[in-house]
Amino acid sequence: MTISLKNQIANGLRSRLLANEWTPGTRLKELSLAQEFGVSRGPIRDVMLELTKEGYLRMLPNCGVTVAGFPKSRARRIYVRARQDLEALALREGFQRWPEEALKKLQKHLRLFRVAAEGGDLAEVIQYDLAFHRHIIEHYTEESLLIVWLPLMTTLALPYSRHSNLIESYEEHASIVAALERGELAAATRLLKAHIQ
Amino acid sequence: MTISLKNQIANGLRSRLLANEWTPGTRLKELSLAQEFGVSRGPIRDVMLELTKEGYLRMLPNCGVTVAGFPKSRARRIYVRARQDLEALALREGFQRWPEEALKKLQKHLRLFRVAAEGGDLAEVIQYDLAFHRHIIEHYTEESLLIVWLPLMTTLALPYSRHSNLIESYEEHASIVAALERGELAAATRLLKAHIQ
DNA sequence: GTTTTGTTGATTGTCTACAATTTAGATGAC
DNA sequence: GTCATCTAAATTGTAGACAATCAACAAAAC
Repeated sequence: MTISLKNQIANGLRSRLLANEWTPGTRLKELSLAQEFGVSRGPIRDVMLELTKEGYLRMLPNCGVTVAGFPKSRARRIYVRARQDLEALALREGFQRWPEEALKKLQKHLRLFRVAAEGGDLAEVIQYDLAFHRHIIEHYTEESLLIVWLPLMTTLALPYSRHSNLIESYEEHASIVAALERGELAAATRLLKAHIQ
Repeated sequence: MTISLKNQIANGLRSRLLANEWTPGTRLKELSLAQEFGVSRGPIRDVMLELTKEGYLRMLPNCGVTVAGFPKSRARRIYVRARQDLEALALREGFQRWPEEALKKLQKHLRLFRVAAEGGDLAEVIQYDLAFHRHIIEHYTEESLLIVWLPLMTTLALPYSRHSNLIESYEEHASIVAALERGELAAATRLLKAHIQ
């Protein structure tokens, strides 16, 4: 079971975009990226389209794609509440159906998170933070919340860069998992909501 | 100034998908669509990816795309509130900055809406309904709300098919515009929120 | 000196061909 | 008769080439 080429490229770029590798407005050229990843322009075009739809990039016809900024949004409050409610729903319902499976997944991501946080690698921490929350969303299998959640997450990505102390961010995630381990689902949900700001 | 080939195809498919031309689960094949639109598979792939990211289709690696259903979602409440707040924000702010321009645009869409509603064409009504709300969102130019709003709109598309009386739907939109014409922005916002359910 | 126009280079859009994978049907074993 | 395995067709994924479009610069007209 291997992860598809396209997803590998997409994950790599997402992480680098969230870590502000390029300043907003920078133009990304298909050929350059294709050469960098050692593939043809086809898969790169696919990924560009995906990341555009997720809010990372802006695409203009015949003018290529540019890196989108994360301006402080007047809609932020709306987005935060939607994300809080969505993740709370996914955690509550997903955990009631498969508690042991959900816990194992989260614990696994938490371990990776800690290693990254202790290593001090911002891009890696961002990646595992994203993966942690994404797993909560994806674990709720009754319906796909991903389609709305993904662009929400991108738009709210700014605070990642605010975490001067990566360990602090890790501990917030750890306290959520700890509450789940004690079987306190309501407390875990409350912690999760408070964590999303 | 011509609309791009890709967007033409995307718009055509969006309309047909909202009008339930295919039952959920139906597999769409790239080659068939390419022949139908008289293009190669390249542009079709782009459009498939777009519509997948907007929530119209589901895509599985190496297994093609299938038409997504609109199951009654437990997250519906969350989505409805986010859409209400987003459109209310866009209407309020957008109307304060360019009241005359905003009004002209909405009136134009309302006229098209009425013609379609009187003609009784469901697919066309859906298209203009979508365009009406999209213009509210796009008129707020300080930031793009579209990236989050678009998937929200798709996920909430179900009630469109409930409008047994298309005129009824038209009149809800008309009352919003009427309030704006009287300069009652707060009332218009309230009507808009009530309209989104 | 400013504006317009033409040309060149670079980049994206599209097409065709080929490789990899999956699906469906047929064949065989139990 | 049912299940597993294999084979062939169909479909998606990828690559490379060509066409169309855009941006920048230079040259000429006013």
